[in-house]
Amino acid sequence: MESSIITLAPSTASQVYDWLHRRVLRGELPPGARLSETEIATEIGISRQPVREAFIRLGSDGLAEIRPQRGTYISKISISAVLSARLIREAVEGDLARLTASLRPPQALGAMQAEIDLQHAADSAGDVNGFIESDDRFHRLLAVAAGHEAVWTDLERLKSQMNRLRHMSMRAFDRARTIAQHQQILDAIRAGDSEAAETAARTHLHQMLTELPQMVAQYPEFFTD
Amino acid sequence: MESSIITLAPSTASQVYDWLHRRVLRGELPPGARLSETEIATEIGISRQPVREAFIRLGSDGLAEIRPQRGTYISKISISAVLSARLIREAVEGDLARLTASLRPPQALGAMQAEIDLQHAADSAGDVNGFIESDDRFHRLLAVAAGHEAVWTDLERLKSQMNRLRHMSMRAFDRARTIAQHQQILDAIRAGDSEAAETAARTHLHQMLTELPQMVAQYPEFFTD
DNA sequence: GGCGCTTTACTTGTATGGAAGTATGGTTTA
DNA sequence: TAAACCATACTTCCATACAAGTAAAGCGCC
Repeated sequence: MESSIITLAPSTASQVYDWLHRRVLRGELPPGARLSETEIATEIGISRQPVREAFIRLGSDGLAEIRPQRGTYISKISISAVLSARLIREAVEGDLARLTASLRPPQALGAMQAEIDLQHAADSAGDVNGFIESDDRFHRLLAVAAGHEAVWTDLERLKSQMNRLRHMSMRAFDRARTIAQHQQILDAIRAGDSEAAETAARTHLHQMLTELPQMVAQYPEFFTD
Repeated sequence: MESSIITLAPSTASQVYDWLHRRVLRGELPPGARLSETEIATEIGISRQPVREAFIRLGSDGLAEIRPQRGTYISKISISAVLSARLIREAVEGDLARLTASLRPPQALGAMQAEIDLQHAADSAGDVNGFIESDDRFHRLLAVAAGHEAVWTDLERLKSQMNRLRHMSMRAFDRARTIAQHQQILDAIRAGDSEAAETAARTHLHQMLTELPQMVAQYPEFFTD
């Protein structure tokens, strides 16, 4: 709110946290992987304390599990947590789509269309990371368009569990279907059809996890519950 | 999942965190209050390190704000965050009520009625803390009854912002209204009326914040946004 | 009187040493 | 052979010292 002018150098602990957080969400650190304070500390040439504090923050996010005197491990993907995230996002984003269809703010809708165009490009280029990042922005814009940008802050926490999964399962077919569904949502909103917008949003979020059973079967050691 | 048999003594840092967390939610540590690592550490006779780690976890919860080299403060209540929490809970618990009305699991519904009875008792006794705790359990039971207990884990984070507010504003009138609305929700579920159950749940959650403007006017220094 | 520098007393951030607990592999013992 | 014991090498946890930055009070100067 106030100090957006000056940018102070982020602390060592924050940098380590950001680094680990990004690697976990991208699947570079797979579920079950072991982390070591001393190992990471010596690797990047700092003391154990900042690394330890980064672990604590990862633990609060539910992305790491600290077992006292035993070790720290990347959390496995909780199936029930993923399903809960889906249920919550279906309910909330369904409401947001309905709201947006009755408001139809021109600027936000244009930004959403721009993201869909970006998704076409990222899909053709095979840029999975870029695609998922644009996907995130699209859903965030839905909250903005509904006049509840702050809602996205809370949904983002839920997305992290789902994103780990999507980095594993995102294939060409899914990307094409995702883009088509995004367009469906936006078209319904543009038409001012609240009912259709809610249904499209709910359908989209529900089908996002159709591959979950296959992923569990293929990589059982990455999941729990 | 596995080690529920043996209970290991919680670490010093966890105990400090639990203590602070509880005090913040109850309003004993008001928004804007200043925290000091050294002060708390010497007060309870430990070193700064565990206290510091408790601060970090409070920061992840959004309940404290750590300003580097300046100090740590209890977060003010973000109005937009509270409104977001309400929107999310309306959408999600509306769906949960609808689901429960179609399932009608007898055991869970009995437990919900028992909580309502407890709320009557706590109300008569003027036990505000006990009332709010029973209120929490009632809403948690709604998730359990719908077969999605894990959803409550996520909703609990959102509740913390709202609970700080409720500890400030909870008066006799609100408690009576709350109990009546809980009963409405449960009755609609028992009747198997999904539509009425969803409406009752949404109405209840929406009206939970009717006193927000008054609270902001009365204690402006506790709020932000 | 009022502006500006300096000192001083704070704050959190990082490094390091040791304490306590855990797991593993080798050794001893029956 | 097999089971119990023990040494050892880990892990996270806590305490302590110091570093780096902030803020405010005090003092000198104009």
